Amino acid sequence: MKIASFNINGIKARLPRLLEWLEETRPTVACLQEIKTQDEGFPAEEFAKIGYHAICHGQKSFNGVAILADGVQPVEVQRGLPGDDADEQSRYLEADVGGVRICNLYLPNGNPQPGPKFDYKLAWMERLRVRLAQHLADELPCVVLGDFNVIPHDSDVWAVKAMADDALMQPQSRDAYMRLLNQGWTDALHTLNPRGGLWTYWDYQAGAWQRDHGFRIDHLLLSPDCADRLVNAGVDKDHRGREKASDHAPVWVELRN
DNA sequence: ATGACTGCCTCTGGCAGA
Repeated sequence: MKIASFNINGIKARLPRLLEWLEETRPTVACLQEIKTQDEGFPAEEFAKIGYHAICHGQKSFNGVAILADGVQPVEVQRGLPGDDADEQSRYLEADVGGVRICNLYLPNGNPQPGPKFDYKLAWMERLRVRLAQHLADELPCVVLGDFNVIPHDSDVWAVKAMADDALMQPQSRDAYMRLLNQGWTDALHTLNPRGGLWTYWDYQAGAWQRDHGFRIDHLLLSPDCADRLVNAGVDKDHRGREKASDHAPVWVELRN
């Protein structure tokens, strides 16, 4: 099965490109981030027309995540990240599909840092660590994927200097990401491409795409069971270069059935 | 170089993104 993640930066603006990507690459499961719409505005019928069933955790204007599955209904397990009742941002959705627990996340950006947004990011990562520790303890076959808004290594960014003050690569952000991995998760893209230089995001500004000024912030983490089934992982880079593209490219992992 | 673009809702300019 092929499990993919795509930060689409607005489902209304991106719908034609998104449907095109689904039909061309046909992932078994597709996790979306930054749908930027409420549940009422989610175009479930458009996905149904091409054979995808969906669940959605939306929010007006900002954030918002969804899980699509080819030919089956994703069984919703958790809507919103537990651990803070005051948190109203729609950034987490968890479902079972085909015997695999799918944890779709849109981790807070955290800029500017230092400040309350960075504090929120770090607190959110700690809540995530608690949630995912339980899944490992339960030995769930599990894939945790989405826009992590963390550049894990210096080799994951086109220019370290250009991003040095950014929340995406602060030591605290990286430490929190590594604490997560050290629980026992496998970073699929890093494992298959340890030298780095593989980007998943290119800014709209300053000709970043044309100059290949990108970085890797969209990640696919595999539980030990799923890591044993890892066949391949990659980035659908060409989709970033199309008309009216998202600023992220889709990422995917293929697991043996 | 305090630059650059895009999407959203709409106080069509201000905010957010990364």
